[in-house]
Amino acid sequence: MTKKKYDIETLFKALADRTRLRLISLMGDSEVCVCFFVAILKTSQPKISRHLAYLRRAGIVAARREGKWMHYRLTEPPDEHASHIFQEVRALLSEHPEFQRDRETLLKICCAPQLPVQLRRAPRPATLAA
Amino acid sequence: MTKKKYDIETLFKALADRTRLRLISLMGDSEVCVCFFVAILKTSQPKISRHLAYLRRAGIVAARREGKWMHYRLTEPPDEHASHIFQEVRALLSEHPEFQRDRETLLKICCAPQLPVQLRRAPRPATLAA
DNA sequence: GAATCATATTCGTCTAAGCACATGCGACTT
DNA sequence: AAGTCGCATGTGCTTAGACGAATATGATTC
Repeated sequence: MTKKKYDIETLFKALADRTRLRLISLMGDSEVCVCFFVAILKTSQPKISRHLAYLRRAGIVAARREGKWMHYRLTEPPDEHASHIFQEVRALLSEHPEFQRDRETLLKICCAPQLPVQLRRAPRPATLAA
Repeated sequence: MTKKKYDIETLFKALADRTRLRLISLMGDSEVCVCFFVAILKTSQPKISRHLAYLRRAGIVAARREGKWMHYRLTEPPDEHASHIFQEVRALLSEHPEFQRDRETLLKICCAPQLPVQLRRAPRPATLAA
């Protein structure tokens, strides 16, 4: 069901930032906890948080709370055309070397026998943890 | 041949503006003269000109001079992934109602027996004129 | 209930970029 | 060569948004 007014422009604005593209790429496979973003992108937590908020306002991510932790995942934008483009973008990010590296880092971190000190008790990404 | 550094980010920045999306949509089929953009989008000539310059810097349009007139056309961005996305965007714009209207206006104007006063001697878009 | 942890938000600053208005430039016309 | 036409660019103003640093919030733990 295509919802109310959603401008493709909104989607492209959301995609027009490298940090946000990296976040999107990391969420490709699964729901990811904020603390992983911070660890992998090696940037400040407020910065990550703001960009996630931006993506949420743009209607392409959703959040779920689990105790102190917040998990973010990709969602379909509420417009048929935007949704199609977004699918393409996700596919391309997954092939793009620059973003692949982040995903490999994510895999390496959360599939390791034990998480690094920072992330002692952090909940691992959903699909990857299984 | 994929050229030097081209960031997908650059492409998305170029797409993150409604006026630019409308311009891209109008160039979908053919090379279009600046004066048509001005007539169809009903906005100031400097504004159009600036957005075209932006698109040129982003590597997705090229210009050709013909006497006093400038013709703009879409080009493939110099990156494989960006190019693919751009194709998708073009396809979607061509289906999107908001942008279809502009294209219909373009058709109506330049296929009419004679051009409006403003555009007396303007060269009609390439493919459409044939 | 106080401390702590994970995340969100506020504040101040800086830069990119949008716009309207005016002007500049190159090419044609006469 | 002077004027005009089509387009580009400079100026000044305004706003969105990116950032770091500090602080607030909400949930857990002790």
